[in-house]
Order: sequence, then C-alpha cells, then structure tokens
Amino acid sequence: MPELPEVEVTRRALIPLVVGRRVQALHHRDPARYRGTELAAGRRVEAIRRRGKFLLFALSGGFELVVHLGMSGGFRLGPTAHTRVVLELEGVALYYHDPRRLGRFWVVPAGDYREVPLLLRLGPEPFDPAFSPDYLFARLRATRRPVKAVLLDQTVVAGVGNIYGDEALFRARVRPTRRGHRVTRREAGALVEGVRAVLEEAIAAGGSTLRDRSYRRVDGTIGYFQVQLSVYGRAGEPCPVCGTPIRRTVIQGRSAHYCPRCQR
DNA sequence: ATAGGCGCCTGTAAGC
DNA sequence: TGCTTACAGGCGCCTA
Repeated sequence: MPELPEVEVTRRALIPLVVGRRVQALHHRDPARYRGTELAAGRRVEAIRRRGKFLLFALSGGFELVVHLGMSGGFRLGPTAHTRVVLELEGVALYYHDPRRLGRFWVVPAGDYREVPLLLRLGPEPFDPAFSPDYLFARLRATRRPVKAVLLDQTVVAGVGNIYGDEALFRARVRPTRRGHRVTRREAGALVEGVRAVLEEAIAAGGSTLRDRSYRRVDGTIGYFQVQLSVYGRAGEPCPVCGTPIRRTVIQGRSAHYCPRCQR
C-alpha cells in the first residue's frame, strides 16, 4: 500500500485513537516479522511520529514501536481475512492487515535503530529544508543511475515510492530514464518542487487507492488521490497536458510511466 | 558503481 | 471454465 502520503494519513488517523492509551497486549503468531513486541505490553503510547515510510510509536518507559507497512500493510478498526497483528489498547483494538506480509514491526529502546538499518540510513524528509535543489543536484550529479532510481533511493530522500516518483518526474518534466549526472540544476529544483507538491496533494486527498483497492484508510474508506494521477498506471492513455500516449518502461525492475513528449 | 535477478509473500487480472 | 503468467504501493541480497 504505502508511500509517504499513505503512511502520513495513517499516522494522523491513529493519533486520536491511540495516543494516551496503554497497550494491553500485542498478539501475533510471527515473532520473526514482529520483533520484541512483548516489550510493548503495559506501556502508554505517548506520540506517533513518521520518518519516511516508517511509523514510530513512542512508548512510555523509553521504548519505541517501529512499523514499516511494506507493500500491503495497514491498520483497520476491525478484523479482516489478513489480520496479522492485533493491538489491544485500553478501550480500542487495532487490527494490522497485511496480505503480503512484507511489513515489519520492531520494539526497540527509543532511538536505538540498530535492528532497522534502513531507518538509520534514511535521507532527509521531503519537506525538510535539507532536501534542497542544491542537495538533490549534488546527489544526482554524482551518479549515472536513472533519475527515477535516485528518487526511489530512501537514502537520497525519505518516503518517495513508485507512484509519487513517476508523478514528481512528470511535474518536473524530466524523463525517468535520464541519468542522474545529466540532470540540470534547474531540473533538480523542479524535482524538489514536484516531489513536495505531489506528496502534499496526496496527503490532502487521503492517499491513493489504486485499481486493486487494497489501500484503505484506518476507517476503511479509500483515498482519492488516484483521480489526480497523471501518468502512474496510465500506459496508453493520453497525457493530460499534450495528449500523447503515456509510455511504460522498466527501471530497477519496477514499472515507470512517462509522457514521451512532455518529459525529455 | 550499477544493472539485473531473485527472494520474501499473497492476491488479482489478463491472456491463452 | 480453467490454467498459467504477469504484475503489484517495498526492500534486501547476490552476482556479474
């Protein structure tokens, strides 16, 4: 399911349900995927933060529950056919739904992310001033990888995934296959702006629910940003700007969509 | 450094 | 209809 907007929408929905409540128990049958969860029992949830695509639940007593939703994870208010973890809190239960089981939980001492190497290596948040045109330009200039691969690299910027990567490139009018070192300073600036704009709009729309309808908000409703997607999943359809058919290609083993006329 | 492939998992849609 | 294949919002690891 989730890229940064879906994770952020999840975070905002969970705050009023969870913050201030004590965790009574955390049930599951997969200690390899959901690690150290016995450490959460009896602790109060003090805050929920987000870093890239990770959710960070601050627990009383100096612990933290780190959650990564993988491709199909999400929280629901009731059980589903693919409930993998049940979080029992005072007065509420949360059901972690994850058909593909690619999501992971870790309970760790607060801020101790040695078990979550990617979290340690994450690049700047997209809305942080550190994710600046100069910064992105420098990162692009240093590599021959396709620019889309650079945007998907969580150590470059945290939270961009396959959908919003394509959309940001479309807005910046840069073709996803372009090599990093051939991106101009001006284009790097447009990419920073494109990433921020698309993420912001997607958060405001409650995230994107694609054709398979697998992404749902915590209350079970869908997100509406898919109606505003310009290129993602639209191969063969006309570009919303110039009408040229959208093309699909593969970069890093993942589909990439672009307008061959608007994006050079 | 980087591309390509596979693995982790399961579900759904498309193609024959 | 039934079977097979491709593909899916993520990420880590291996080989060349």
